[in-house]
Formats: sequence, C-alpha cells, structure tokens
Amino acid sequence: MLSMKDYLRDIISNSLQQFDISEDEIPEIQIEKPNQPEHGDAASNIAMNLASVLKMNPRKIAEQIVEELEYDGRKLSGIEIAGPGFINFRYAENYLFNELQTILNQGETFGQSDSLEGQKINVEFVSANPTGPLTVGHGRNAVLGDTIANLLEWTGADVDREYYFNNAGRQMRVLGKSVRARYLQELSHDVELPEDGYEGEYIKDIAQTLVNEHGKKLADTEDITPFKEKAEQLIFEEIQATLKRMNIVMDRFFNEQEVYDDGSIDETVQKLRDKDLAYDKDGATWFRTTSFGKDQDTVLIKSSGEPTYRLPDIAYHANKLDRGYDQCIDVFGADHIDTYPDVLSGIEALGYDRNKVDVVVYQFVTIVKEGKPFKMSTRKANFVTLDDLMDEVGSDVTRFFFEMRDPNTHLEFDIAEAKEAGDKNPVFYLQYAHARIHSILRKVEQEYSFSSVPNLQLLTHESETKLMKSLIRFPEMIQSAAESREPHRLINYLNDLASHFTTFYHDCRILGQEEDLVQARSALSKATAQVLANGLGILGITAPEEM
RNA sequence: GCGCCCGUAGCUCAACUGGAUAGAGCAACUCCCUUCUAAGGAGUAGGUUACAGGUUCGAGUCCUGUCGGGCGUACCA
Repeated sequence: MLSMKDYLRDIISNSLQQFDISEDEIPEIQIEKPNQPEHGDAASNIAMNLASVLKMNPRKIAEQIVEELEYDGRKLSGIEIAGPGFINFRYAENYLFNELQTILNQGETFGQSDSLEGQKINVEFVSANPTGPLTVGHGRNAVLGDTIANLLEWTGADVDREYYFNNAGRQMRVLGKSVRARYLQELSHDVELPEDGYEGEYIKDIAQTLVNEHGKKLADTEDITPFKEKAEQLIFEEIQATLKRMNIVMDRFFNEQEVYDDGSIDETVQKLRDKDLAYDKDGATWFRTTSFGKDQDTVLIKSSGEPTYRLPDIAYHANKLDRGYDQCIDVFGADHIDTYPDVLSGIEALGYDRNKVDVVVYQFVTIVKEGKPFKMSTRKANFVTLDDLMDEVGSDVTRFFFEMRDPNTHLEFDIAEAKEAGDKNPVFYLQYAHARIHSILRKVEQEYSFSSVPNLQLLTHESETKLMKSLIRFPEMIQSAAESREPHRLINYLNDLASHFTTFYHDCRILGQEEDLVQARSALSKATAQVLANGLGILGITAPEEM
C-alpha cells in the first residue's frame, strides 16, 4: 500500500514537470511532520530547495507547484503555502478513518513492511568472552543489538543473531588458573589466587562444582584445561540464561577457533601477501593499512607467531559474508572505534564489498554508584551484573533503560536511581496506557455486544483526530528507527502516542455514551492498544493487560 | 601530541539527519479523584543549545578554532 509520504512525493513530482529542469537537478522531495499543528499534518520544503536551481523566489515556486497539484480529495483536505515557501498538507478525515480501519484489520502485523524483503542480515552483538557474568556495561550492547534485529525483522529482513567469542587467549588462561586456585583452596591446599587472577565469587562456585563432580582427582595435574573448560561451560550457561531473561536468544555462537581450524586464517594472510598488502618485518607479519589511509601499518601476526585479534576478525567477517549475508551489522562500544576500519580494509582487500558491513558504535555507559562514577572491572570483581539489575527492577525496565537513548551519546546509569525507578520509570507510562485500555475494553465487552461494524465517522473530537494521526505514523517510525539503527526513536514515538491516548481518555468518555459512539471509541482504543503492544514487542518489553 | 565521540532547562535526555515559536521526564510551585486504573491530568517557573567565528533563504544540527568530558592512539582484546 502506498504510504502518505510516497503519495505526496508522487503528486509533487508530477507537478514539478511543469518546470524546465532535468531529472537530476530536482532535489530529493522531503516530506516531514511540522512541529506546529497549525502548519498542517505534513509539509514539504521542495520550493525552497528548488529556489537556487530555478533562480526564483521560493514562495512563487510553491504557488506554481500548488496550482498544478492534482490530488485525491479523499486523502487531503487542504494545501497551504506558508512561511518562506513551505507547502503544508492537511489530511482528510476519511483518510484517517481508512487508516484506522487498516490498523484494526492488520492487528499484530500492523507496522510491518517488506522494504528489506529477501535480505539476509547478520547482527553480531554481545560477543563478550566467557570470563564472567554479563554486566550492565554489556547490557547496552545486548539490548541494542537485539532491538535492532527486531526492527529489521519488522521491515522484512531475515535476521540472524550471532555471538562471537574467543576462548583461547590470555584472559581465558588466567581464568583457568584462577579456577584451579579456588579448587585447590576448596580442598584446603595452601595456594593463592594468581596475580591478575579473577577475584569474583562466581569463580568459587565453579570450583565447588568441580569438587562435586570430580572430588580430588584434578588436584594432581598442572593442566588447566579442565578448569578452563568447566568455567567456559558454566559461564556460558549463565550468560545465556541472563540473555534469555531479557528476551534475547542467539541463533549462533561463533567460536574464533573455527577460523583457525578451517584454515581461513592462513588463507587470509596468503591472499593479502599476494596483493602485496601484507609483508614481514622485525619477525612479525604486517598489514599495509597505510594504503587504506591510516598513518601506520598494523601487525597481523606477532613475532611470537600468535595473530593479533585483527586477523581472525577479518577472517570472521569474510566467513559471515561467505555464508551469504547481504549485510552484517556489528554492535560494539566506543573502545573499538579505531580498530574496525582495519577490519573493513581487510575484507575489502579480500575482494568483498566493505559496505556490506555496517558498524553500530555506542558510547560507554558510565555507572554512577553512591553519587560517584564507578569503574568496572570483571577481573577485580568490581561490577554490577545484569542479573543483579534485573532482580531489582525487572527485565522490562532494564531493556527500556538501554533503549531510550541515542546509542551515540554517553549514558549515565545511576544504580540507586534505577533501583528506586520503580513507579516513576517511564516504561510504566506505556504499559499503564496499554493496561488501562484493556481494562476499558473488558468493561465494554461486559456491557455491550455490537452487531455491526463500527462507524468511525463519529470520531470527530480533536483528541480523537490527534490520536488517529499519531497512530498512523507507526509504520514510518519503525522504518526510520530500523534504517538509522536507533531504537530510541521508537520509544519517543510510543511516549508521544501514549500521551495522545491519555488526552483522549480524559476528554472523551467511552462508557455511558450512545452505543454507536461507545463502539467507535472502543475501536480507536483497541487500535491504540494494538500499536502500543506491537511497539513494546519490538522493544522486547511486555504489554500487560492489567497492572 | 594525534584520531573518533559527546557538550541542549537544576538533573537525565529528545528534537524526524539543514526547516517554521528547541521539547519530554524527574526535581520545585499551584490546582484536579462521588465519573472507564491518580502508575494519571491541567497549569506556573526554568534556555544566548559550552564559547567565538563562518557557510545560506534558514544552523542545536554542516565547517574552522577554543574550552570541558569520554574512548582510543600496543607485536592487549
């Protein structure tokens, strides 16, 4: 179905044919919603953008465009020229009624589109190595990635959620040694936690499990493998349980080891050498990143023979593209901001289209505890886990908190505030509106039984009109949130919608009116509940029918 | 030093990617529950969008510089 935006673009475009200019001189026709309601429901700045091309007064251009504009009176009721040359459009009432009916017909699929139909997209997120529980620091990553994946699914894409990890590095060895030390302590050996060891309580739990399963049998060996493997297994179980609590289920866990085992590491280096993009110096193998605009080359393989993270990262991205994804989205924190260009350069050098990899960088979360910034460290056991947070405020508030802000801005997370957030948290505003509607609908159902379709023409109150206008924006909001990978836009929209509903709720009583009006207003309320539920669903937040 | 990101009401943040009079939530103050959930609503107050220039019909948004904060700047990930 043609959206209003597309329709307006079409009719403007037709009118522009009167001007003697070539196709590529015409700027993009932008349609937006004006801030001031007096300026109508949609506006275009096309006349101003054409002013320099046509060398004419923008208001004059606007007049000529409007004069030649042919439009459907069932969709638009008025067109005005205002300000420096804006063309303002006003929706016809019938258009709103038709759209409202569409929402009711489409129900839980309203808002879905097929703009990315046929696209296979891989979203890689969380990707924390299994050295400890997920912290609130990982929370922003997890929630952002999952919500972006949801948004893309709503625009028609076939999305896989992937978690990339490495269980072979130095971190993991230290983890294994730490578990071994705790294990021996459990058996009353006089050993100390290694320097730089992991100090968290969860290490003791893992050690205890090993004691239960193996008794003293592991005490004699210096080999840390069984300790490392048990730790990895248990920590991953916990990570997955934590994610599950937040409604996040991964499709695949990809172990970095795979790109070693299948030979693609060696293959990658060889291909780069063939193109003279890799060379040896000082016993190490270097990647010629200077030919991609960097001011230094970077090391791919250390003189110790061990690759740096960059090399498997490149091979891993090539692996994803080989699996047939049209697009790979990486979600990661600002600390990677300087390193991902090397990965993009790497895959470009291997002959892939670097535009197929899209990186979403989010700024760090600053934890504030007892009024002071709190530096987290997994190793030092200075952290607030996501589970702790969810124990305090629940999964809905946790998700909402990470979704409500622009990813590209620093986020301050005050633990105390989040805990007491309880009833003043903005997520409740949305859920409350939803629950309130269902409460009304239950009463309507008890008292009435309608035999015919609702007469939506009765919805003429200003608050009703505004609510309908808000409702019909839902599909384009999803589109824009998905394209920009910015879930917070959806939150802003839902807040606005809930606020329009509340105004309607106060202005327009439902129960106790003429039966026709009860039915029409119930229909409007039902559509509102539906959009709220669909939106909350995308955010991974529950939409309770009672609170 | 260099690179990237950020700086908007007392606090936490929006502002549809360059549009018309910069908006919400907390906090403060004044009101509104015999009526569908007051986890709500109506209102008041609060701003030179860090600062200084520039680009143009038009700048919180783009460019330059300054100041302040975060993150990088490794043969760590």
